[in-house]
Amino acid sequence: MSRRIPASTIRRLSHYLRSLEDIEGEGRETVSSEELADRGQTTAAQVRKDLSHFGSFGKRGLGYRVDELRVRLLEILGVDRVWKVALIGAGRIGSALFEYPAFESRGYECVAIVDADPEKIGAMWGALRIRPPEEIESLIGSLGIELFILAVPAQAAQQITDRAVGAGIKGILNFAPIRLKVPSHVAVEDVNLVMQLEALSFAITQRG
Amino acid sequence: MSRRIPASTIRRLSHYLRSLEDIEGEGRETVSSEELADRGQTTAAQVRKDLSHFGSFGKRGLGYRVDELRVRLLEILGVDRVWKVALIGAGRIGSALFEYPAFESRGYECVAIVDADPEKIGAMWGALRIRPPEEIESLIGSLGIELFILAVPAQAAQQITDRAVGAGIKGILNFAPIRLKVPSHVAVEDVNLVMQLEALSFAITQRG
DNA sequence: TTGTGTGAATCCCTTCACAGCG
DNA sequence: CGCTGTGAAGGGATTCACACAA
Repeated sequence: MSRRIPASTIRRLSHYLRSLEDIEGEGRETVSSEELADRGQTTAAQVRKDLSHFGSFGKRGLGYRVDELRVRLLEILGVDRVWKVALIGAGRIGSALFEYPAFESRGYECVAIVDADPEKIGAMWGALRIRPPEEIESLIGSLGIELFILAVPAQAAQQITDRAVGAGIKGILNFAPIRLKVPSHVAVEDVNLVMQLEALSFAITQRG
Repeated sequence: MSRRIPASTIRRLSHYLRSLEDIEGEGRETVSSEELADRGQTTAAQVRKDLSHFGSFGKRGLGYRVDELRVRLLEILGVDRVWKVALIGAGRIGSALFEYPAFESRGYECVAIVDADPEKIGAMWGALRIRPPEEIESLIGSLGIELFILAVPAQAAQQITDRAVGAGIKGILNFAPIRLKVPSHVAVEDVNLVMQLEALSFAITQRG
């Protein structure tokens, strides 16, 4: 249970979890580090090392029990429970995310939608009414919101973040193309599609 | 122009480019590695090391000329020209991406939209008509498409990828939650929002 | 004097190799 | 015998520190 787990390890743990779900769907009961590695574009030693940071779940000579390891990974990643999420920004990105089925399948539940556009405030998305930004603090407090999905223009992002942090938000999935300033106890993940496109054009350009 | 540039360096180069655009907007003419570092959550030594892989653009005692370095970064990242992009999948994600202004600002031009849904085929999005999947090869050939934005269900993704690769596609921005199999000369970037949410819940869970 | 460019040192992640348990 | 768990080795990225150019 040591601290300081690198981000690359966490990404791999997510992969292992998805692989385990596939394997379980195939009716298998055990799996080796080697098979997990094959499905995740890594090595057997890496799988064992990754898991060893959190305990020893395998049986020597046998491998890992699929259901057992899956449950442990859910716990480790913190997705063995429901996370209350607010969607900030009811534009096109927000709309796409709102209906993204993968979120709910991992226990991320959208309980509030906020937008600054007077024409959108009050409209219903499914069972949720779009709220104005002034209500951010009260929504976080009354609904127990821990995560923000921030899909607003760059110039509004920091201000909203400051208010969310003040109201006790714990993590932000940030779609705005700026680096949010937050205290160290708040987690931020940036989604930056332009950067990923640039990684593609770089890779293609470099090899001629 | 050495080979083997790590992905982390490329991400930082993208940051530097955005910072330079901001700085240029402020009317500044030169910038130091230290200021670039402050804006990008890294260190001055890292900035200099990153840039040194591609040449020496700075002046000792003075710093970097903003416009000069910006142009060099555009070249390095391969965004000093227009990239023809096809959007595969006209669902919610596709719709959000289609209107995402940041793409065009970096020279990524969507020249084709493809969807398998008979109800969508033939519909117009802006000036583009939605095409059926059968036309993938001919669209790539006739329009000079180099990049795919792949926003289709997981079970369709590999098959479409195989056909695109056969028709000469060079890079894929993949939203499907599977690991695409492609030959080594094709670049793939995965967008995986569930994984990023899991990184958030992990970070929050681990610090109690 | 200032701030780059870069070898050297350091740090951290990955891989190796094998002891040891089932 | 098979496969995990792990200390040790290896490799690659970051940081340091300073020579040197403007």
